[in-house]
Amino acid sequence: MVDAPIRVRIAPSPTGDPHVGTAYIALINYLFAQQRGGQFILRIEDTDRTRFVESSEQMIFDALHWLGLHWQEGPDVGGPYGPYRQSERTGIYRQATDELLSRGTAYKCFCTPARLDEMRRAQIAAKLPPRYDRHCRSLTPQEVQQAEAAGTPYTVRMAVPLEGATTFRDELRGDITFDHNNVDDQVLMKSDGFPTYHLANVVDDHHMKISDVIRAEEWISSTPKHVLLYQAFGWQAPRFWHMPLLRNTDKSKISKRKNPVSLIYYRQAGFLPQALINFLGLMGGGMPADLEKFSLEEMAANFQFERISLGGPVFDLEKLKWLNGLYLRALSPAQFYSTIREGVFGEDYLRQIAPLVQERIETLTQFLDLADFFFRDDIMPAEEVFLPKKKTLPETLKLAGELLGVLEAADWNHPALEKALRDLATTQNWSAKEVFMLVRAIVTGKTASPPLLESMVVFGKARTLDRIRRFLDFQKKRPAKN
RNA sequence: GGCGCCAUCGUCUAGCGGCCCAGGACGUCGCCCUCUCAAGGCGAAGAUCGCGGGUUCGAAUCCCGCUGGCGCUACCA
Repeated sequence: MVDAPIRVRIAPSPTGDPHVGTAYIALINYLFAQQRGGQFILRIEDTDRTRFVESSEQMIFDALHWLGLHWQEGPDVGGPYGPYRQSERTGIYRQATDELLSRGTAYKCFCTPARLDEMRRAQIAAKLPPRYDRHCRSLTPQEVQQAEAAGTPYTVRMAVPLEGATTFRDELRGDITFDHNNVDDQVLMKSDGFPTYHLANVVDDHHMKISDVIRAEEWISSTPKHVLLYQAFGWQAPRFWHMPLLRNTDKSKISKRKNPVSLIYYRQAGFLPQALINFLGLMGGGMPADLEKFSLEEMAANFQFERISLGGPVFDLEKLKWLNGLYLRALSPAQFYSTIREGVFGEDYLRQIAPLVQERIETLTQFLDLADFFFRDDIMPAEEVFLPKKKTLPETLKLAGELLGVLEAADWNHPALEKALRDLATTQNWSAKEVFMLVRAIVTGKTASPPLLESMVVFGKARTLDRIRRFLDFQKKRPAKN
């Protein structure tokens, strides 16, 4: 293992927009591979078909490439250890599961979701840690056969040793120990035949010869399960490096509720990839303290893993903006022009906006009077604009809060958006008209605009959500009048 | 609740036993430059190094306890 070639990987799930946390971990993995002459691999972890989003995978590829992070092996470029999409590897997991089953380090569990639910509730009520009670672990072979013959759906769980403890080394923190009492009999294979993260991850990392697992801190508590799995298979475990989690201003794990986390947002909002990647490089230390502005190449040359600081860094937009300004000013006039031309006034973008205003203007220069909100950053409606006549301010802000979740969950096209907004109106007892007007105010800053839904589709989900978030934020901080 | 991780200015961080009554950057404020605004230059405010005990001639730095924050606690990753 010591002299095994360096191979690292990033393993995002295609469940929505590419996440800034994914970019952060990708960056660290990329730097690691660069510095040690290793391979950087991209693997798509699409085993959760309930959260799967079709368009997500391509967006992940695009966003990472936009940032300049390129991989040597992956679903799009191939490689010797493919396929690199977990949904195409189910046979491998099936085989791995059978092996565990035959070794007795895993067992079939026929418990219904209802029973598990009830069990958990009882445990919580009794102030016990919610954990699987290992009911099916003691099933006799005949009982298992019977249940199977009856066609009872089952999951496969890992048989965690009843005693002892597992210690593993985190390369950034040292040894970490978990008592087996505190390790749950994790589900490895779901009843739909797809593996859970834990199984797929360990199996793939082994088969893909991953030498170092560099991932976010949230995985520390499941690492003992992974180590136990490597042992159950008789495999050598990789090294583990757990990076600190990016945080919201309130120190909680960075979330779309409180921050723009979509890489699509940063691109559309006019951030340069060099600035974002530079900023990410500032998070959690790693670079010499006297360097503030640096390129990806400079990071590869100077980043030191021993310098990483473990406190979760707050993702502070203010500093990102400052950095972005630095990069913008460093552009030559020609570069700046083409950057603006493509980034703000992109051909495709203008082409979509034009028809929305065409029938509403009398001279060409009125174009911006109507379409300004597509290009501006500082849209913030006044109370006279966003507050419906028959609603109070608190009622309105509450609805705006709901808006965030509703639109987050919606598919970004006209019919889906219309339905989402109308449904929201119904459930909240608002008129559709009032809801549409509120959204119009937040998105466009005005009471009169090009058609709202079409505009939102063109404007994009990431920026629309950001506008709502900023609106909410602004209203919350605004001193209450009266 | 249980388990685990973490803890230096509002934020990102430097510091790895004496050079620190803690340095840099963002943000904030002031001054200069200037037709304006930025940018740029200069300067200021801002951290009893979470708290309490040790160890040591000496601790932000090592140890212990506490507190706090965060994460995990799903047939999500």
